[in-house]
Amino acid sequence: MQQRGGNGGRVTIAEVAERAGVSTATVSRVLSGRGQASAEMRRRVQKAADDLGYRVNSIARALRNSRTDTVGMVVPSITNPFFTSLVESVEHALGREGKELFLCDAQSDPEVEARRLASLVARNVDGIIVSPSHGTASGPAVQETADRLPLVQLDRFVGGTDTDWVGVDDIAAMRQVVDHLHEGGARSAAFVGSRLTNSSSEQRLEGFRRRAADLGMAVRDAWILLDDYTVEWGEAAVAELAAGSPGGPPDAIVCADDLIALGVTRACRAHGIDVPGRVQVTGFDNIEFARLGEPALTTVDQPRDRIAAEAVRLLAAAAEAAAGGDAAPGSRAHIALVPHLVVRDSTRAGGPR
Amino acid sequence: MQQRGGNGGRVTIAEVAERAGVSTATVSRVLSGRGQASAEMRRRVQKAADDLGYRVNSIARALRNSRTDTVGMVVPSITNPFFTSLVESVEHALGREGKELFLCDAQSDPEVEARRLASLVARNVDGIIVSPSHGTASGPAVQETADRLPLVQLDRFVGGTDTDWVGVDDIAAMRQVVDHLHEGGARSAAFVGSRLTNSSSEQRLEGFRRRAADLGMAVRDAWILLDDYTVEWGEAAVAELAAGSPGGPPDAIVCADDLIALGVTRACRAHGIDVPGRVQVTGFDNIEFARLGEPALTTVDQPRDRIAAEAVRLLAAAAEAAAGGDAAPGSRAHIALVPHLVVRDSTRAGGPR
DNA sequence: ATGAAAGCGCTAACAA
DNA sequence: TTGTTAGCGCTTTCAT
Repeated sequence: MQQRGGNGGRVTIAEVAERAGVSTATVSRVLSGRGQASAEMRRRVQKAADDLGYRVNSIARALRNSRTDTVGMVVPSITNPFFTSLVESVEHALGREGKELFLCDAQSDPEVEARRLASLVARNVDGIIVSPSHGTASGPAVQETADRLPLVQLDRFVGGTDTDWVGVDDIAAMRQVVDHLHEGGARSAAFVGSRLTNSSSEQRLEGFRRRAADLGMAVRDAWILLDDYTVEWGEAAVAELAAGSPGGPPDAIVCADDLIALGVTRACRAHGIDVPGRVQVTGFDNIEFARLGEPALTTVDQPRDRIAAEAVRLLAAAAEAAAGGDAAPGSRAHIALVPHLVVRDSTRAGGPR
Repeated sequence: MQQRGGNGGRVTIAEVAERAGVSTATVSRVLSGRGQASAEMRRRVQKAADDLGYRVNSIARALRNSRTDTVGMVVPSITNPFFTSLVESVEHALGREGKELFLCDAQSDPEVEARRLASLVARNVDGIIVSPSHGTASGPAVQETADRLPLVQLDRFVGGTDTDWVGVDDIAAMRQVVDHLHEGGARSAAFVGSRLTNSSSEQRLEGFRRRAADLGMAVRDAWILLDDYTVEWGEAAVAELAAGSPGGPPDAIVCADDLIALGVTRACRAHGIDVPGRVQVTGFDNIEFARLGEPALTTVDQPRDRIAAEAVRLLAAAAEAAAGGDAAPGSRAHIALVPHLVVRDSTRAGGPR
């Protein structure tokens, strides 16, 4: 119908103004609900806008306001169920503030990640939530972005950066895991994780080692297996473990995430290793599929909603500080929430039977 | 450092121009790579930009160009692995065109979906890819959006709309499924799907019914169970099936997606029903977890990359047509790709044994 | 209460 | 080749 400019025929505020016989200023005031306007004006403007099918052009609005009401989020992989559920939580938390989410997938590649971050900056998002792909390589891009915009790191934390962070206390979590396994009778244990390229992995291994040592559990070097956060790696690790353990496998296999644990339990089944009878297995994250494993996985539940809420809160605070003209970066917050253990069937709850 | 306006201290093209001692037009030409500029100019401008840490403000650029190089995508649920992998495919296809993806989750709710679509329009995305949440309720919002922007429906199709569509031929897919089960010895079958609120569900049931009838397989009304695309529903359905089948369960259970099938196989295990010995089970989509079922699922593999590529192609074509000033909507394309069966362990390949 | 007008940062005619 | 300038659609002083 309305054909104008290179605009694809979109109705502008000027057209609404003309039809209503008022100025563009009045239309803006009425439609954005700011400022005063008589009831009569409101009615007329509203009608004209409805008749024309007017929709605000948020690009123009963003340029004028230098605010987009949009938060960018970058995750290592959108196909990892843990991150998708985290995204969901963040989206809900943002929705409560009337903000929207611009989601980017970094494909677990720091270079792609850097491009995504740059693009989010160019788009003037109000803030950025990022779960860095790599424990060191992600550093420069993350820091550079944080220098320009409010930014909070989620779940994982990159070395060499100075930004807000929200995640779980991996050390405390692993302590619960190892204690539980020990109660279930485990006196030796293996750890299957990802290469130490991100903080989660490092911290979880560290927490595992520390508590296992405390309890005097046997942990051989050959039982620390690091590669990838994938089901395939979990499966392969069991083969390595079986091959590399002359005296038989350890009593327990602690996995750095649920995908790995799912692979581990699957391979155990294939190798005829009874879980939890012969070997106890634990995961981490409590993704939806964790309960679907055979047996259902004992794992660590991450308080996603809480993590998301805290992140959004920090972002809002940072935005406010920036708007207040605080050139100096305020102090940073590192918020570690303590997750809880979800006991299912892949461990021997309540001691040996 | 640079503090200016309400801009958060971002460097503008004017500042770069000043530092380089040239006009803003020259800076624009150099940095966007369009138009001519001497080597000397390019050097000077580039240096000034680098020194200042200039980054283009894509909001301003978008307002000027009325193009954002961004495509919006709306999926029913970001936690459904099928959609996330579809998103990944779309992102890759878009990346090849230098475009980015703005992803929205409709939470399987047509109202949320309508809001997302409106927001994408407001943001001036160049086009929209949507997998509608509901077979009828999604109609008005989708059509209204399609009237304003290039839009293609993916996977699912809403009744009462006139837009491009790319997906799979569900009828042909189901034919393959039923044939395979029949070869495996099945003479009766149940169907577990979602309430008939979307085209996939409808089509798949229709395809199932038709082929089962062709082959003379028994299909009782009590064996058509419709609720949700969830694992939980798959589990519940088995209980209903067991309770409601005096003469014993059917020889096969055809599921409308892999999540349901995963629930079904799990419940069968719990009920001591051997799969595929007593009952054969099939899924649909071939999500990553399909092979992790116990037994691994026979399912229908959707050609995601192909679907994504076609969608992006259609969008580009529509954008071009729109730019060419074609006010009249061109003819619509409905592209149905034929998926192929992936045979794993939940069915009896090659006839009864 | 309403309107006129400036300007957010960028690009593309058009001039020089 | 380079510069001047208008203007994308919106919001917001500042007058009236």
